[in-house]
Amino acid sequence: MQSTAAEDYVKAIYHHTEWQPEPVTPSQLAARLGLANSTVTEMVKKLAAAGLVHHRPYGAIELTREGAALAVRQVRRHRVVETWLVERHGYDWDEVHDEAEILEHALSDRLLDSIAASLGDPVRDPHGDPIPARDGTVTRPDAVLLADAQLGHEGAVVRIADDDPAMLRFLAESGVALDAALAVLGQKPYSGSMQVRTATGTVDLGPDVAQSIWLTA
Amino acid sequence: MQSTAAEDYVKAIYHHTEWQPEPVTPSQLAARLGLANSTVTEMVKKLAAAGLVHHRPYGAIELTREGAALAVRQVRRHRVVETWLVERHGYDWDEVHDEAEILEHALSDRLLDSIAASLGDPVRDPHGDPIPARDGTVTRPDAVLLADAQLGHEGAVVRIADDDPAMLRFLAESGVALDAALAVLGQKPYSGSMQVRTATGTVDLGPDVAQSIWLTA
DNA sequence: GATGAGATTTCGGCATACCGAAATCATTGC
DNA sequence: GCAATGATTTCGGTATGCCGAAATCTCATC
Ligand SMILES: [Mn+2]
Ligand SMILES: [Mn+2]
Ligand SMILES: [Mn+2]
Ligand SMILES: [Mn+2]
Repeated sequence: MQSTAAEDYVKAIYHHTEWQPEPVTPSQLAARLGLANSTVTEMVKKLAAAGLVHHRPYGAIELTREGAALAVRQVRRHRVVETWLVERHGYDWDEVHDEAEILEHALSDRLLDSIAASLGDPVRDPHGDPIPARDGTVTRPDAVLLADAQLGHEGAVVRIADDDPAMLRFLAESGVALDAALAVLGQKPYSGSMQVRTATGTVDLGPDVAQSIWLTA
Repeated sequence: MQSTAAEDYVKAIYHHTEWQPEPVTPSQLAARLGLANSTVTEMVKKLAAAGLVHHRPYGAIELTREGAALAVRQVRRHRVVETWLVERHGYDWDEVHDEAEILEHALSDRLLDSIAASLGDPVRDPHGDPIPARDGTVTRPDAVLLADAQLGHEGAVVRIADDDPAMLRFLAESGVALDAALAVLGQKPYSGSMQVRTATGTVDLGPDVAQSIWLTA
């Protein structure tokens, strides 16, 4: 069991617990992978048989040690490719995901490591996500979710969730980029939206966006 | 019909007529692709239904205009990738084939063209095979097969068939590389092997090898 | 402790791409 | 002309990964 499908499943499972640790359900996986629930149930059964996940029927889905290792390897590949596309081929940060999603399955370890080395073995991708090292080590920066930040909090952007290309384009235009300095000016109580100061002005960010940006503590 | 399987089939069909024009049979395709004859028959039927090949039962297999265009595109991708691996990632010319065979299906046109541009839009791959241009134009150099060369013929190596990695390694060690100057010293009548002078000495090359090397006229 | 809503799983089915064995065809030698 | 040979095709079958509909389970609520 080492198919591209298996690689994508363990990556999706890993993704779910990367920034906030909660167990994944089949329907969440199905939504993320764009598949029917029944498909996920069946595949999870196969992954369990292959020793990549723990799963009792109706229970949570969790990676085994082996599954986590495969996921980390795959996350490394994905993020190295994204970084390479931006750094060397002029892609914008909202354009890299789909290409990386395919390429991550097609590169040998040798080639991937050569690409990573040519980039100076980067430790984070264009969205601020940590790139696992060759040996599987992951160093996650301390970060505060913008939605949870205190009023008056000032910090640099450490990470932006890369799920929504349109949001990434909007943020780039609004002066919110990796390492940009932000300050939390205010929260509108019942709207859930936040007023934020950037280098160039102030923006109102809705709750979805506030759930997608992490700042230094 | 645009699967990686279809891409490999049209490429294999194209390959057969690239350096000497003879029609392909299902068994030859099966041998080259490492598949059963029956598999090839079935797939050729599907390719014909998709308009990529002409084929009457028991007849020859030929690419349609559309099939040839797909094949040329695929050949370009394969050879650009091979060149990139050698030029930028330290692969030897006998190591690139398998990696390119997979990668050729996973790169977008945008990325492939960016890679080609970063290499200066090369016109030949590490084995001397012509790299089709973005628009499908192919420029094949004039060349004489070593096996057909006159006694006393002198020329530079223009192309070496890349099918056999072991042979490529042997040739590299024998001083036969792209652009190396060779002279045909003699032919041993009934053995079919040829005596050839390289920059560093003389070598005896068997009939298989003599069928794999092309020289300037 | 029963009930019902919502999630999960099971089940029958489909598409692609492969295989080996059996049937069929084309051609060559007689 | 006819048979035998070797290539080609047909046929039944497999593996993977997907789907929708139906059955089943869990858990919160009463
Ligand atoms: Mn993927
Ligand atoms: Mn990313
Ligand atoms: Mn291929
Ligand atoms: Mn080549």
